[in-house]
Amino acid sequence: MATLSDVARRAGVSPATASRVINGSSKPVTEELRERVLRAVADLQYVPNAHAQLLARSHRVAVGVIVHDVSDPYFAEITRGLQRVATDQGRLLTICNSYRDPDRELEYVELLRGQQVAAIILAGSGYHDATFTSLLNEKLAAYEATGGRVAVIGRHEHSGDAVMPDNRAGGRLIGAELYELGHRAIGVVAGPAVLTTTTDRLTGLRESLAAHGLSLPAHRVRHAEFDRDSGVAATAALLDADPELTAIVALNDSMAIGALALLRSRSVAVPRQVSVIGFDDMPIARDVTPALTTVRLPLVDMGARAMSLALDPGAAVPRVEILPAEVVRRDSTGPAPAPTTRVR
Amino acid sequence: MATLSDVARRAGVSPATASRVINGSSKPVTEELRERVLRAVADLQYVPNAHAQLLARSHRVAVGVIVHDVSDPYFAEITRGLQRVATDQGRLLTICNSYRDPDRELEYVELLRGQQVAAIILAGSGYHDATFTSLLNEKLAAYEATGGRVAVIGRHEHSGDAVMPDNRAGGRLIGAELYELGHRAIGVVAGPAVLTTTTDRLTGLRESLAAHGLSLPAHRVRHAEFDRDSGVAATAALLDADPELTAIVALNDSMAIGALALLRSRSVAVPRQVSVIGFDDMPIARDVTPALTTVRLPLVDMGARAMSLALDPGAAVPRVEILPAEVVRRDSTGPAPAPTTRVR
DNA sequence: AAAGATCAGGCAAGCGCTTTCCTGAGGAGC
DNA sequence: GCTCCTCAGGAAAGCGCTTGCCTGATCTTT
Repeated sequence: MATLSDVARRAGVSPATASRVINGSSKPVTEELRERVLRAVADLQYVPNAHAQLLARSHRVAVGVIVHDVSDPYFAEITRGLQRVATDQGRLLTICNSYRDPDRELEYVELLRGQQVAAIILAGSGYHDATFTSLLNEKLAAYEATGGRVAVIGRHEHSGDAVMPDNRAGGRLIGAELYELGHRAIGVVAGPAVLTTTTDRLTGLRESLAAHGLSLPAHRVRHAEFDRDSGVAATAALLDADPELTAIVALNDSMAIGALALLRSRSVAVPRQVSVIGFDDMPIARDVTPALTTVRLPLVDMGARAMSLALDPGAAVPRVEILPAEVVRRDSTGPAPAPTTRVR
Repeated sequence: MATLSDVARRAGVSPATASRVINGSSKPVTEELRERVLRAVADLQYVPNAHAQLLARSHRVAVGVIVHDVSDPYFAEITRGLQRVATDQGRLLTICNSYRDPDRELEYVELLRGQQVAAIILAGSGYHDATFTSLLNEKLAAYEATGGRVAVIGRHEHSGDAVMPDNRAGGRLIGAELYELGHRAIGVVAGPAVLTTTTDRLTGLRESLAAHGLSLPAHRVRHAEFDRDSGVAATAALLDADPELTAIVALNDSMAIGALALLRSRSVAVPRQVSVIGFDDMPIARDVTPALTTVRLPLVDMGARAMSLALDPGAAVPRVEILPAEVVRRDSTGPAPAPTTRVR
């Protein structure tokens, strides 16, 4: 690999001069030398060693983000927002997939710290796990102590800049919506109980049902992974245990799509017999049949804001931006059926 | 940020010794010193500077991949395969989104070179663009000359290790399938004409139609971006110009989903009036309605193999693995309608 | 008991680059 | 014609780490 000194030698100048023309330093260099250096760079196909540069300037430029899984549309959208702002500001984004493994999350914080990133963004859900949380906070604190910036998306115990989708309000919207449509027997296909995202959404839902005197018994809530196939299984279990249900709430769209698939396979008409409502409004939601009613979260915007917070020199007090959720009505929800038309 | 010397000083040893215990060097260190160092590491929350390490050892460990867009399910799947093998081998994966911009692709090659990656994987489609191609090859050659490994997915002019989905055979399968079903008036919703993926699939389709004496006139092929909304627009244009069509071939699933959406909005029954067939078999294909008939490509496997090739010390001759395509029959295709039931 | 072997630990060079500070040459001013 | 200033270019230190080589101490051998 050609080095700076190779370039300098070939151009007949010192490495200092070569460095200056290559990086467009403010220090003036004669046109002639400049050209000789540029020619040498081209001849040698020289590319600066990024690590050496990073070491020499002590000025961190990259930013790291830890997500559960970028190929999950939820995170794909958030990442798009992060990426946009990062690129605008000439920052490199390193993406780490934790695959919902808390240990891996911790490892990645260290890794990013070692990479000398300027900021770390935590985009996944928080965990209900005190040991993990305190370990994470310790590591983040150590990072922040050395001037690193941290921003989180969603509820984490970390006290600092944060972007918070209003999951709880979203849950409430779902409850209100279904109540209005006359649903009284509601089943919930929930994500892992250990995630704050799950519990927040569930809490909101419970609140609004309670406001109407309805309760949500534990057997009508099934926890599973936040993916399509788990949605299928959980919906099946729910329906088998409780054929009276007239509405299924899935706590994310992937699971809702699973619910739709299961209902179709059992020839249950949606929304005539059972209504289905999702959460997140990922792009595909409008293309399934029936098109999915869901709660929209401004995912791209959440990413963009988190990155802005992370790159903005920290304010004295933590900044918390709460982003609203809203119902998007499509075709998978309808009035609760009259008793005679109920499933079975 | 705490440095190695800080740790060494606190432990009362030389940096050399500290380095040795931290990295588990083969050189023996007394138990007592080892413990002192480890304690200092913990006290200081020391994390080695990855860039300094990389500079000191000259041993590259990261791998870079350039894709069009990870949030596109096609690349998400491929990336999953890449990631799996990379992780198994203890490699870090840097993902770069070119967003189908050739210039950005070139930049990323340089960037990855500067990052000292051990290998570069090109996962996007090739371009029909001689200038770009030769520029790219030049850059890749320069990289390979310094010991870097390169593997490509799909057809590129690069002569080296490659994983090739059999796009052309896939195109032929589509032609055969539709012909069997009696379709004679076929429209194609194609991707950008500049991508080899598009032209290969189209070539295969043309071949099999030609084998049955059918031709595919230019006005029945609409080129657009490889995404859902472009699929909507292209399908609309196709149908407006040619209401006789009984089948729509979309050259990827995103566009096929767009086609389905448009047909639904026009109340055209699929597959009774018009059949739709896609390409790629992304996960969502089975969940749209009607479930999408498509050509399956082993995406995850393609990624895994490409990474294996890239990490395997190069063979003397380029290795090319061709992965087969296969038709997945679902509900969006059916027999061509009798003339009377045709659209309009 | 003396000489050689063995071994833990430290010294220092060097990875490729940036940047401060210095030098020497040319130009301006008297 | 001499001094002083200006300015382009180079020398060298240093970013944080690894590792080959050397040293001094302890152990083995006859």
